[in-house]
Amino acid sequence: MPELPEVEVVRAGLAPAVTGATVISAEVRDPRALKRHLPLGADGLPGDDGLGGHGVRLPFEAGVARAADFERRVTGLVLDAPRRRGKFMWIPVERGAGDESQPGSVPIPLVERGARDESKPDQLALLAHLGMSGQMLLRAHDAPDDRHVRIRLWIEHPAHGELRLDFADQRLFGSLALDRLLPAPDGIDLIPGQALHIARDPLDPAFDDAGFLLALRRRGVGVKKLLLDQTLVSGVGNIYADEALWRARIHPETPGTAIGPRKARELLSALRDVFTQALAEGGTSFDAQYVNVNGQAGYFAHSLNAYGRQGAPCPRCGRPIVRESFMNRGSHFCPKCQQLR
DNA sequence: AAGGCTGCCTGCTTGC
DNA sequence: TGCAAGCAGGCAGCCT
Repeated sequence: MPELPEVEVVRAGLAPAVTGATVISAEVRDPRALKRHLPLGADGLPGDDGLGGHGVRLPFEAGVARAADFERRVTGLVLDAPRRRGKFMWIPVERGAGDESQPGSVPIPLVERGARDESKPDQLALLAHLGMSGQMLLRAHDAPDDRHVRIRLWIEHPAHGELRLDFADQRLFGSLALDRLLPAPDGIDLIPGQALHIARDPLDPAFDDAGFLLALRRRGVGVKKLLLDQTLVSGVGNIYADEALWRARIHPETPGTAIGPRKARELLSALRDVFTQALAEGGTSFDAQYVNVNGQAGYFAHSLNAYGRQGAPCPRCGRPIVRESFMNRGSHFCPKCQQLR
């Protein structure tokens, strides 16, 4: 399942092929992959149709409207270099020449609602979240179909020619969207509105170590839960949370308040190590769920010490790794090395 | 306010 | 063999 290393591998893989490319046409095969896409309202401003958000089934008519809106507004856009925050990835876009001449096109809104500089056009981005099983696949324009392709973009790159950018997603927890870029809370850069609440990741040079350690040690809930909280630190999912906790020898249910400053720093360092190593090995693939933009698996699954290894010996002490149900998911840890005190 | 719970979804695995 | 239930889990919105 895509966490920081996997999303970063995909982002880096997309960069050379999409940067500078123009979207020739778009084809939404399943509007459920547009969960995060908010179509333009009757006033011509991006609004909320009040339908089909997270955890809500998208009504048929709303799906048709969203698909049409997305296809129309994405066509003609010129793609910039892909970026990432946590598990969110986006491609800033610009309107291509001649876009306005499209028959029947409604102008893309140029201003943000409220107190913004109304003379300055809004910057938009093609936002992607891979969810559990999302994939961004770069294919030759005439390549055979992959399974579960939900949205297809035909793009034309000045150097690489015509390509297909296919968003495939078996379980539909992921989605694409056209979103607006807004100043991040710390003012350092522009990020999509839907990712404004996402913290920086531990590999981000601007990550606030002190702030994170303070927040971690102030909260009474279990430390694994805190690691999974994307507003504290981003990019961590179930796999890397278990792996970082194993490396730092911390029981997943240890309250944040029970972690000393040294142990907390050790955990952050473990998180960075596991992310860095996984990134170098191309991410974690168990089955066909996670692949890079060429459909290839990563190798980090072979380097896992705790996740998915219940019953197998702990690489440190030899005691069998246990798996406990926690927050509707599995928690894997060594009962000897990671004791709850 | 912080924390807990729910639903979104498909395909594979397990159980009867 | 066939069907049903269970499981995998990120995220946002709701509730307490």
